[in-house]
Amino acid sequence: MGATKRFIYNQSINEIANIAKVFAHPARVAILKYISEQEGCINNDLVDEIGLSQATISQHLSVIGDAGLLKGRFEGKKKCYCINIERFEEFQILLNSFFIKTKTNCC
Amino acid sequence: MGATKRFIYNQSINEIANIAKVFAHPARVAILKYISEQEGCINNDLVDEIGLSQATISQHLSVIGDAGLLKGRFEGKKKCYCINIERFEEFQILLNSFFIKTKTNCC
DNA sequence: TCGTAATATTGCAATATTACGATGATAAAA
DNA sequence: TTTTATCATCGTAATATTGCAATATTACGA
Repeated sequence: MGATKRFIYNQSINEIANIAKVFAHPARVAILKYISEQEGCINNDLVDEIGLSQATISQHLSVIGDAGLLKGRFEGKKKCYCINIERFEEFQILLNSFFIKTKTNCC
Repeated sequence: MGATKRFIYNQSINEIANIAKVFAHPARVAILKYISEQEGCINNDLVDEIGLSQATISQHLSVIGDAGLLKGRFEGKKKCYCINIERFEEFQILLNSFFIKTKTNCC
């Protein structure tokens, strides 16, 4: 009890939910917004900008990264993040098709 | 500690996160999909269809409903749900603009 | 090699979410 | 009136998420 029963849903439904989950925390939305506005980006900027601890920002970054939305490369000791546009667009399209399909079928 | 610090983000960021949260559970995605495919809908159909308990389905329905995505009316003892298309489209547009804005600013 | 800055990881406490049984309310059917 | 069906709510257990301090790791410059 308590855990999401992923196995009872089909793959495309789980996919939508997983995508949505990335955007379901304001810190992650703020991080994506901020990264998109910069030329690359470093963690410490985000700490100052957003106001969460470095550990917490790093954690959120890894959630975004695990979803495939980040390209990160080290420039010296700083890490420059960049949004993986291909993946980001994939998310956009998948979500949007869900909306369109749902609307079309609707009463 | 532990709770999301909503107050440190601006309104539009929280709005995106709140919208995403509705779709961030596969049961809610499945419910929306199913409702959209029916002429109205009742809870027990969803219980059979999805395979969660009636209480759990009802809980998810209220999350979707609190977000403003449902129009529900009773027909006798059955409750007929319908998606609130206006609100649903609003969500679609808000999410999509977030994607577009983020992409545009991106490196 | 040492010191330091940037980032990642770990461990833990606080809080939120998910799921379900039990209970209650309501309305049709018997 | 009693029964049955539908749905919401409450209480609670299991699990997940969030956030941070402490600690590691990594990479650079002196």
